[in-house]
Amino acid sequence: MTAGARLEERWREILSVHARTMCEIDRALHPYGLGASDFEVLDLLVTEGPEEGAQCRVQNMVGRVHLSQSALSRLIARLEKDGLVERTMCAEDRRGVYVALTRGGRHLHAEVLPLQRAVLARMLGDDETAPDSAPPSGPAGCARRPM
Amino acid sequence: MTAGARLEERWREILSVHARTMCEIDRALHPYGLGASDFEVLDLLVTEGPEEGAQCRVQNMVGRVHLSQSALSRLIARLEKDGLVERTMCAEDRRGVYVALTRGGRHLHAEVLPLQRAVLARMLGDDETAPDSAPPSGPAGCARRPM
DNA sequence: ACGCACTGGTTGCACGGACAACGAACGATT
DNA sequence: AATCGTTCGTTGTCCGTGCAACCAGTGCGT
Repeated sequence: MTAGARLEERWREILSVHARTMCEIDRALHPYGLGASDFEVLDLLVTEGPEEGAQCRVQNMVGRVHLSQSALSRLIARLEKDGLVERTMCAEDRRGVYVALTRGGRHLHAEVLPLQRAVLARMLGDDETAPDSAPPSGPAGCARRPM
Repeated sequence: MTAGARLEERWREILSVHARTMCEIDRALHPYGLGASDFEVLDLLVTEGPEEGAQCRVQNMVGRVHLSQSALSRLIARLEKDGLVERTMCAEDRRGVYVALTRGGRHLHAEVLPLQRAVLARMLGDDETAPDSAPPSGPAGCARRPM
């Protein structure tokens, strides 16, 4: 048994879990007009910026989400358009941008958080119960279950 | 400590590993004109279809890669354009399509396989060595290291 | 004070992927 | 044999993402 084969196997597993879970999150959040990345950003803002003055600068967020700077920029623009966050320019560094949740954003996050957690629990919640019951329904990815 | 928080943590970890590894594979294979998905398909064809008559039908592949049917169709078209695979229609079921590696495709796969394995070993090769040395350089994702 | 290298964020562009709609072919039913 | 429902694969279309290029702004050196 090659060491490479074991790695390959682990990699396939990661790929599988990632695809399935990601897709389920997307599906669960879609009715709210959110994607997985959107939630990731919202969640970051909630957990990171409860302090008043400590508004997140885009710069700080880039390292914490799995998105390029440009993608994050557009995503924030989208969220702002939907009234979930607000962009304010910061005085100390006038090329920086502060991003803060609006009341609506915070509310929506609170609303969908349980759903995301439920998906997480369902998809990677230690499937000691039934190793091949629901989640591992085939090694497949996302596209299997039509929306 | 919430159970949800533990799940969240696991999820972040998966997200992180996935993004980093995926990106590295892309980077490693890019010089050969391949992406991670392309390799996944090539690899599937190599490991799945060494038998002569047992050519893969697209249908069978869909479940094994993390791609939608349409994406797979286009991807195969791309690979065919590059001369790595060949599409032949099968006689028993005339709406089915057989996909087979060409000699060049097999060769290219053999050529890049070590690279992919190396990335895997580097990224998720049990980082017992240094938990926060290279891979976990920040919780960041892919976009951190410009191409 | 002036330039200079650099950082922070946005935009142009192209690409890959998902969903939906489509045409072709199969299988069953009548 | 003709029809209906279903499956297989491709194609139209939209959207999110990454890279590269771009301005605005900062801090340093001289």
